[in-house]
Amino acid sequence: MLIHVESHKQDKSVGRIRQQNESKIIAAAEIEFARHGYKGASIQNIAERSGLPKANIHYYFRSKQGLYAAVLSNILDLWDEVLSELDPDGDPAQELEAYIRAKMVLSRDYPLASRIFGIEIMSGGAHLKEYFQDGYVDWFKGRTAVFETWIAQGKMQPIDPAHLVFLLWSSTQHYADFSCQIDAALGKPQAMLERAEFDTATETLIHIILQGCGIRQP
Amino acid sequence: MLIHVESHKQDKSVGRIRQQNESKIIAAAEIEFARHGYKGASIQNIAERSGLPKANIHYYFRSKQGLYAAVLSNILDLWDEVLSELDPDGDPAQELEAYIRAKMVLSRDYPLASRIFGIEIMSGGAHLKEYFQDGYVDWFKGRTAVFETWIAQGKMQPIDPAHLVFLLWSSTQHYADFSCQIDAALGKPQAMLERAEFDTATETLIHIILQGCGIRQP
DNA sequence: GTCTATAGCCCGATAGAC
DNA sequence: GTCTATCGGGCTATAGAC
Repeated sequence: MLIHVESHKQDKSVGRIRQQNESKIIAAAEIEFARHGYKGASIQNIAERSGLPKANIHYYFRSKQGLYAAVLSNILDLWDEVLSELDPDGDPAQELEAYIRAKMVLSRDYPLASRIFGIEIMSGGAHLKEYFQDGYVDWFKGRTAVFETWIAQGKMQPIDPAHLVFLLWSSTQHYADFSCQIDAALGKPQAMLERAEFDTATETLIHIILQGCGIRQP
Repeated sequence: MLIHVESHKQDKSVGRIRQQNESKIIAAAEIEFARHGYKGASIQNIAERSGLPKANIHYYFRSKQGLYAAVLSNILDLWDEVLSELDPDGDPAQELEAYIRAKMVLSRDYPLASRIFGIEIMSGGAHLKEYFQDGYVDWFKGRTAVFETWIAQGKMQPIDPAHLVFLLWSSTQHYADFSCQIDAALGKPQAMLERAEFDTATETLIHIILQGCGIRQP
């Protein structure tokens, strides 16, 4: 409403700065929330990391909760955007392989998103209560329905669809969430897994899961 | 040294109380650390939950770090104790199946341990630096060696052993770590997964992984 | 819109009476 | 060994000058 009164010039300029600052804050917040969880993260550190004064964070996002909600919302949007649904009429082998590849790319390119979500769930998911409301059961049924179709058509063995979905999630997210343990186990000097290692992981998962479901023969 | 001067009666009594209180504190700390991570947990809440005054926690454990180290150490001891190594001379199918069952029982019976460790790793594992020192690479090589033996003997397909181990870890721990998401997806009213659901999950994982490695035929 | 200054609270840790 | 009382510091959030 108020914005309508202001000139276009001001709108653009102000909007641009706002968007830039909000992005800076969100980027800094993702690092802090991924490192310390919701309660452990501090607005002070987020402010220092973003290069903005502490009070500006309260100006752009009403509160710590508001900032965290924005970060979580970004993560859910990213996943909805990137992960397309499996096509019941498609070839199971191709569909599953493409899904595993897409999830592994997400783990490689957006590890912070995966970790923030993971820590939130492990901590009890108190901030995702709404997200996990009744609609979630139906959404999940949509995820498993594809496999029931394929099983009914004899395209794969009668694997429990829900637990297959959990396996797809857990095995792929592991490479984002537990990367510091993986690095330690493989003796990588620091931080991120090499691209080649990620590719090996992807191919290994595709092999075991597809063959394990009887979709590909040995 | 000082203890030797005191009477046996005092020793026993004091030792018993100390052990009881330490157990109470550790139990309360596990709940708080699993819910808020290291930085987010507060000694105050741990004290209230344990029914002891705040200062006693500093008396029994020197500091917050000391208490957290004790909790983490308990978790690592539990896993060393329960998870026996795979026998290279044993039957791969039986050995792998037994391992998956053992890890799923741990996820079911000690979900807090799994979550505390998981949150610590996801947060960067700063408090496990020593644990992940050079010895860890060798320990991990010991884990993967069994599979290399089996592959050389033609008992299983040439699966990358390291990524197979990661799959075993991720798929089983998921049921402890992400239980609140699993409950939401399956429409369980609250908290813990039913025993029957856990059994279904275990059998599904055994089926997919063993068949996926070419250890069991379809 | 931006930023300084500060209120009010909870934190980890300790001193010291019992 | 136990527990109260308290210190110093960092926290979220806001008031108000610019």
